[in-house]
Amino acid sequence: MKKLTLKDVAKQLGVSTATISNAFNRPDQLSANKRTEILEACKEIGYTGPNRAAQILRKGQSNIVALVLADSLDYMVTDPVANTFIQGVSRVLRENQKHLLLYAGDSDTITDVVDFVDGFICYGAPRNGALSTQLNQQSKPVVTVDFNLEGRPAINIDNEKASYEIAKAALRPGDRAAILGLRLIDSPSTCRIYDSPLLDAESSITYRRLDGYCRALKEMGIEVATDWIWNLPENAGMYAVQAAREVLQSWPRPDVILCMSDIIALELLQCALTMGIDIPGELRITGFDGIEEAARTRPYMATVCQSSVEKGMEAAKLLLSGDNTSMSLPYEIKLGETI
Amino acid sequence: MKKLTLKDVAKQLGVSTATISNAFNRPDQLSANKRTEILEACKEIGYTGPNRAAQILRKGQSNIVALVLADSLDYMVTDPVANTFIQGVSRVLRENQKHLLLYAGDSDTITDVVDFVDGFICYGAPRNGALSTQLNQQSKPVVTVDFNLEGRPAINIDNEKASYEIAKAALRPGDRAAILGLRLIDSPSTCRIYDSPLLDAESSITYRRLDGYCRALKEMGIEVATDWIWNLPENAGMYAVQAAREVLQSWPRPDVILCMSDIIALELLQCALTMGIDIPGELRITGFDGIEEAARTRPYMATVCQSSVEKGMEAAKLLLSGDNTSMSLPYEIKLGETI
DNA sequence: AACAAAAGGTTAAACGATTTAGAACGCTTA
DNA sequence: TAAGCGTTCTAAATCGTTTAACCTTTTGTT
Repeated sequence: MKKLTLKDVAKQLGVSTATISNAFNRPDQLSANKRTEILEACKEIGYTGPNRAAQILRKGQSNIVALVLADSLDYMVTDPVANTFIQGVSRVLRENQKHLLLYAGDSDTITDVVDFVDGFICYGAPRNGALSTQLNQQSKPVVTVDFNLEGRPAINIDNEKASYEIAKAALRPGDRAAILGLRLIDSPSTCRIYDSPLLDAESSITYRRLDGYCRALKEMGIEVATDWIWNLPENAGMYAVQAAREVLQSWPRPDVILCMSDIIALELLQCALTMGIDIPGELRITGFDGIEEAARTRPYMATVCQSSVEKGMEAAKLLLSGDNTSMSLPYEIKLGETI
Repeated sequence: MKKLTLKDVAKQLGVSTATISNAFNRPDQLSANKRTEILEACKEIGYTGPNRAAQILRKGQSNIVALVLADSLDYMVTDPVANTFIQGVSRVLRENQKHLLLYAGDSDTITDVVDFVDGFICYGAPRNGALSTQLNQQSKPVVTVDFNLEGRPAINIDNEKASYEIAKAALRPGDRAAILGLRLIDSPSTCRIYDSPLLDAESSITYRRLDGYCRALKEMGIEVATDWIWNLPENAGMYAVQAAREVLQSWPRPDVILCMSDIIALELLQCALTMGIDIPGELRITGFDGIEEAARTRPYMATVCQSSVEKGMEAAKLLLSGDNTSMSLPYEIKLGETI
């Protein structure tokens, strides 16, 4: 009871394998009659169509798109931002009969998939730096989101501008300000930056956000000291709690804390409220992303809203179109009640 | 500048293609010397290893596992239970150098992937019923989670028993009880069941939960009327809100509401609190799943805790082991403050 | 010394399709 | 009649590996 192959079918129907193949793939290459005749015969004898594995080899096309997520999948899948992004990607891929391979950005290499996937969507700078290089050196299409890879199309919002704007809205003259940042330096735990060397400052969106904050701070005449900048290795509650405690216990306490994500801002808010700090009276907080939960807190969070679903959809569309032009998506500053 | 093939390399090194192949795949088939010599030469001339697409065809193995999620990916990815499940799966797959293909359970067919994936993990009964049949008819390994497919190994908790226990803990003699159920009948929107025909009652876990509730209700001498059972088409907040409003506005109001998921229970709680109903004084609520958020509410939710991560990990392990034995995982009844 | 077994390699046939070049056919046109 | 053309189909090369079967040489055993 072996599986039928094109050859078997051809023999049974008394035609060449090419004709069967054409019946399935290139209707213009044979008469309509013959085609329906063949397809019906196939259905009858239980041949469901050309073997995909063989097609992949021969055609050099698999209809599989790899979605490279910045961190380990363990972290990413629970992050609501990444989550809705995946949603957007999957929607467009499905509409186009493509498949989605989830790939961890902390993997060692892409050589084990590059031969068979049709392209890559890369969400955030891969934690394993070598991956970026490899992605860029191979020839299949790549679309990057929330970071840049030389010569490859990118989907982004204007992070510098957005950060500048939200910071500007939150700051008052004479403020002490702190920043809770994300992936700015290479450290496995939450800590202040001080003089640590910066991590791929060119391509990272968190650096664009830092740039925006700093521009606003400078304009307000507020000094930016690196010991007032914290760094979180991942966008996860666990690290955020730690950072929140530290910054809130530091003395003198800042008047404003700019957070590079809502996840961070929410934990900070929670922590501050528990400590009995009045928001925004004694402390102002800003987030980033506009996740749903940020709209449900009391007081509700000041943040930069961006549509992750749309990002995902646009990324997928861009990859499938084969276009090479980057794209800047709109965002919205939501003043909220925390500033 | 074409890509190097095994043949090219063989010619350049003056050995047969088989030897190169063996150097990469079967170290025991050639001397250690020759092997390192070959591998080094490969690195030098830039051959990164056998082409994966060709391997897939030839070996009939791709290292890709399809994760079939019950619903459209759009819904699933945001559900925290599904989410952590994916996390568990991905963790084990990565440890074993396997890849994860995300597949929507409302897809039309699996013929477009069955030829190249190594197996399927099926999470929940596919929304498109034909998929189950197709999955069962093909010969690659399948592991089911939270539903059953004849002859295939399944990973589950004892849903009937767990539901019985939590219901038993929540009920008092003489109670009026309502049930907010999930995917019991085929309806696109939230509604009561009445006499609607049941949906694949055999394989669905939500039927096991219903069985458990009913057993507890009967033991307490409480009548179970189908117009006190609501059905939600998906485990999503949107539908839950609707059901919550309806059931809370019905008269006489139930004393206990048994919810088949925490998502439902949380929306119900929220809704009840907004209406000024005292929990658990005027109304008792139970959930199911034990998602993190259920532990953070005030009062915190009575629910059945099960570890989705573990489910995912076990499912992946089971698939990779090739074993054919089903598995029942532990759960824990958490009494909470809502009963 | 004779022979069996192991070690190290090679050859060539799969794996299951796609696709180019061209054959066979029927028809029109000069 | 021969040439020209469009249609429909076939033969054969190709995609890049893996692996069963086979052939030498070396090693081990008695």
